[in-house]
Amino acid sequence: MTKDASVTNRIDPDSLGFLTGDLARLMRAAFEREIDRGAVPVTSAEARVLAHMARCGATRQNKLADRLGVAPMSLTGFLDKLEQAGLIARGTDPSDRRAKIVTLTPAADAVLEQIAQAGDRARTLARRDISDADWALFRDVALRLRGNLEQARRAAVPGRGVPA
Amino acid sequence: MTKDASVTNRIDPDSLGFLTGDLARLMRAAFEREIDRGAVPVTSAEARVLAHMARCGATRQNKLADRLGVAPMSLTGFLDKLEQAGLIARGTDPSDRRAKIVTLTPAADAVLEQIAQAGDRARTLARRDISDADWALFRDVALRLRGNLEQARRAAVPGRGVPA
DNA sequence: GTCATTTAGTATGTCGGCCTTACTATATGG
DNA sequence: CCATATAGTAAGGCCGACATACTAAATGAC
Repeated sequence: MTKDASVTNRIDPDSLGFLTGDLARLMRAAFEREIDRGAVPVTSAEARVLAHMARCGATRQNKLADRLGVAPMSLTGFLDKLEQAGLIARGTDPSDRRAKIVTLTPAADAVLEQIAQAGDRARTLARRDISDADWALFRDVALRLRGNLEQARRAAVPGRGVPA
Repeated sequence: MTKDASVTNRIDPDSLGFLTGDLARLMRAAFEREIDRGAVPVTSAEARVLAHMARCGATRQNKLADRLGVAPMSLTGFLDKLEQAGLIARGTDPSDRRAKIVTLTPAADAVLEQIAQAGDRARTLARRDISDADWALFRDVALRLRGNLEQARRAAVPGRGVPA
């Protein structure tokens, strides 16, 4: 077997890194097609912000950024647009005047329902011919992979644990 | 139960769309940390192009773009950089002077090995405490999800199947 | 009480990953 | 022969992220 053959056989275009990238890119495209069809006025990342806010209620921005795993500035950009669309509101934190509390507005209810429906349709496309049992195990492993990767990310961030 | 409670309980920040986005974002970050550590001279998307080329050998650009699921112009950008880095070469297709055949250069061997090693390390972080059996089923379901989504994408592209 | 240090949020600039439109050169088929 | 389609690309743009540096506010050691 030549060296060339051994090198090219070793790399796997379906390894975890590439496979998760494919899944995300294709799921996002499917979701965006459904968002367009339903005229939902948010992007997929903005939808994710709203989904997390719906789950955790009124929250400080820094906590929400941490929960989403993005830099505070990234969240600020998303919130600017969502505030402009009338879907969230920012208020001051009486216990710390630097901090801001973000909340969903009543207008967000309808959009959240649209997002949920778009997600349902995209997931239905993806899940075709996959049993409930396989699906449950897939989700379980995916959640554990995410947890492991989230831990690795926190360990890699400067200023955490051992001083930089 | 109030209406507000029912709406916010319905949306799931861990539904497939958001979950795959999280996995991709975190895997990409882990892979990029390993690429940086190993001084690998490519981005994650460029690595993916090389991985697919390694698998399918000398190929026309339009076929490679199709295999990667990106627009021809997107692939052109990646190939420009890889060519500039000396990792791929473009040649003419004698059977069609419009078409170009892309091949890996000998210099790509070492980079492919580095990419494979970076991917191994990232995957090891992610897989911690996940059994071989669970892993195998996860991969199987992920590949099927990708296949389903790829089919849905092809069906949605204008000019395919039923005329637009 | 003072002040060095830290933190919350943001302005600005940048990068990577993609896309669309429009173009030239070439191929195809009626 | 020529209308139509295709391969690859130039140009411009969008989205999702980040880093640095800044202001305002909080904290804690002394």
